Amino acid sequence: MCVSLVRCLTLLYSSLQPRPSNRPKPKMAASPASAVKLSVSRGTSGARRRRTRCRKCEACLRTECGECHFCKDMKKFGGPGRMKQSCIMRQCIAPVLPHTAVCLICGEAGKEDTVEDDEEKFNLMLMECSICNEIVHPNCLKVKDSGGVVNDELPNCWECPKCNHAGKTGKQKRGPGFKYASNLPGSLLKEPRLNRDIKEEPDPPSVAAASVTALTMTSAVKRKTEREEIPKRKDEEPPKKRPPLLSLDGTPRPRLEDNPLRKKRKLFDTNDEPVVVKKKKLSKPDDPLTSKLLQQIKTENDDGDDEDDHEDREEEDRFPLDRNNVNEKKDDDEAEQEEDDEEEEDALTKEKDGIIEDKAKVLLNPLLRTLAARERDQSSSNSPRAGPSSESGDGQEKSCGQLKARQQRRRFPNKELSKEFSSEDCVANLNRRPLKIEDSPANHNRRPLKSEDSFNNQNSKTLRTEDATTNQSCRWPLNNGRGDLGDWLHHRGREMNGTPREYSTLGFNRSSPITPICPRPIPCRSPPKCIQMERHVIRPPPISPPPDRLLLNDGETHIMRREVWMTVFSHLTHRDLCVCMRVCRTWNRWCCDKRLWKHIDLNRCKSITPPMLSGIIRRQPVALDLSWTNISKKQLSWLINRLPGLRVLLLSGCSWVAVSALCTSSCPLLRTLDIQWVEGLKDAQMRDLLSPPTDNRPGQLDNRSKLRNVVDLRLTGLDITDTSLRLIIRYMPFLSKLDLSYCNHVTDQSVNILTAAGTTTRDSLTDINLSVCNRVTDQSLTYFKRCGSICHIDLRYCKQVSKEGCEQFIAEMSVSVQFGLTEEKLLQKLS
DNA sequence: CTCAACGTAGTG
DNA sequence: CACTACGTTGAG
Ligand SMILES: [Zn+2]
Ligand SMILES: [Zn+2]
Ligand SMILES: [Zn+2]
Ligand SMILES: [Zn+2]
Repeated sequence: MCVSLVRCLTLLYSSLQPRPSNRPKPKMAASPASAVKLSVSRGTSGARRRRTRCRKCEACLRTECGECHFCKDMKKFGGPGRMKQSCIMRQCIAPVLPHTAVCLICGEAGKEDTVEDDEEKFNLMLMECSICNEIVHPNCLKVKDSGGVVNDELPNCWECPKCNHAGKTGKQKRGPGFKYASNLPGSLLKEPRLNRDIKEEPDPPSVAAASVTALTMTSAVKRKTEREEIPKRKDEEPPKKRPPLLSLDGTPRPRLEDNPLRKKRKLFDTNDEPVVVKKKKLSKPDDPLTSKLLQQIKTENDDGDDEDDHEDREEEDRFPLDRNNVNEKKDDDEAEQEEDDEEEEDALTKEKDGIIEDKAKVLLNPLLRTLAARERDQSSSNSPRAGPSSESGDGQEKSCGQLKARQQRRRFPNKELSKEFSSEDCVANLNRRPLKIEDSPANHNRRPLKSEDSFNNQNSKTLRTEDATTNQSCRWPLNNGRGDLGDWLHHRGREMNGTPREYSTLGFNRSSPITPICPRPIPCRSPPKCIQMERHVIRPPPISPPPDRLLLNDGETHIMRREVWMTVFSHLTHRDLCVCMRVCRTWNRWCCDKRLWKHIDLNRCKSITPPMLSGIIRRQPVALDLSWTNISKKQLSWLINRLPGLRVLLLSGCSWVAVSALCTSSCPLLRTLDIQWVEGLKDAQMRDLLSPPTDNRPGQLDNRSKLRNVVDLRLTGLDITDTSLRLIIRYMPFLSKLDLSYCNHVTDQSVNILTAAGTTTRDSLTDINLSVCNRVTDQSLTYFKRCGSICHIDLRYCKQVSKEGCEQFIAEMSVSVQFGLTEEKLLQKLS
């Protein structure tokens, strides 16, 4: 109290002080009144300590991007320095209590480092109540009664037993340490409500409480009900069976929100939905969700809650941040860290525990059992860490008890999710889309669209079966993003089986002009709602290095070292990797290796959920295929801003609204951009996309486009004219591959522009695709003779291009370079 | 002390 | 509600 009083006084005092009159604007941020308010609001419980960056997470370790909204404001980047906000790319994922924080009761700092046992650690660490703001050692609380509800979203954050009992929701207050979307630059969040696309998501009700996230107890009645239900289900059936959770919600509609991740992250949830689980209750048996913490941390008694706890475990992840740190500090229990990954994976694969296991066995029989057994043990012990992945449950699952837990966990949230993910939907989507043309690099040339679709369909169907059995999606909700990815992968997984097809997808999707007349593909925009991603917190990957060897039950380590395993894993499809991730913590950890996820393919994934997004972020892919998805602008902005290393981005068939995220978010290393068949993308939009940021600030003249490093640009099916081509030439000096197939406005003049003297494209162009461009004639071929590096000219299905013209081109070029006709009107340089 | 940036008052 | 601005806290 004293402290708070002092603070109030301080505030008052300061507010009364005359202000420096520097500010350009007379606005007063803090008026005396406001100061008072502040103190009052905090009054009951004392002021909340401001959190500070952890300095360890991926975000904290980054350098300032220099391009985001806040960076631009910084003086060092030429801005006025008024906003004083952290670079968006560096927004800490796990803000910690200040080092100076001490226990309100004993006055001492956190002492978790002094013990090894997780439970002990928990009792000795400082926990900040998101409701009353008090910071205490759980051990110092007299009443250990019911225990508090741990918020895994934030390190050292819970709802203390007092508040918990009092039934306070704490909703009103925003949880500590979280920035709301409002803190982010508008560009990130805004979605222009333009046309059609917009609707993607009904705005979610504000999520008022970030802090709430998990509350088990929270006031929300809904949640409670849900919870109750959930537990039952869990108990009753193994995850698989559950029918789509939808029923539970009562809301049949598939919301994005539903995604598995949700549990943990309320952030995303917009609606009231019962996100329930973010937090883990420590000791309440009631909650089905009770988080892992209980088990792991078990501050109090695990006993009663076991079942619930298990479910909750998934949550471990959330908590994880702290845990991880702890672990790191320690020796690192391999297992714990691994959990994170596992969790994610779980999300992907969870549901099917049984199935998964089987699969895993199939894949790797020999080792599994032992390993699995072993790891389970390990994992169980570790629990308290806060893993980056929220899915938490996975790791724990390993142990026997955990297994149960998994099953239980899975259930709840997912209902909706399951639907969304259901393969059915996917299939439906696929069918709708007429054209998609992705070819594998090999196909480069074109392959009939249909084939792919059918392919996908098949896959999805297969998947479906699984789902039906397992209801994966349902469970997943809890999982972290990875889980999401997993789900999606599972669905379409079959596709990949065995083959690295993904790569192909990413590789070149050159559209194939199979049917010259093809109508523009209809993008399938699913109705999904977006989620408020801003609030989504992504847990950083475990800091400690992954274990080098598998620990066997007998205490020995497996002969194969990690790198050897990695070689094996590198031959698996993403789907199978997700399966493997469920085997044990170690595998979980290994399978999440970035090297295995350089390319993430969500092509045609019906709905992109927040969990998926976070799963993507965690894997930091180099290539990302979001073609034909209904991703929203907000989501894409969020992603791009967190994928600084992204080099390949495929957005075919997405809406312009979504694609416009590229106008505001920078993707410095982007080399390949696929925006084929983007509805509404015309010259004006191309201008927005290519034009350098209009920077009003003096001194920061940057005439370079954000897309200046693009080498491979795919514009199939866009209604763009020479106006856009001029911009492309101007702003993409390294452009090597350009796909303008199905661009009806492209003419010989366009080619003339592209190959004109003085343009960089003239010499940088190696591949040009003008197939099905009916206005292009033999004249264009003469222009191409000016290109110094041209290797591949695709003029197939160009009605006005003659075979003779091509032959003449070959003849004339033969002096310097040998060209051949790979196919009719398809000129290829012969090496 | 300086620098970063948290969290919210205030604005439109 | 989205967004700006800024006092103030926290790290070093
Ligand atoms: Zn920045
Ligand atoms: Zn951090
Ligand atoms: Zn204490
Ligand atoms: Zn409290």
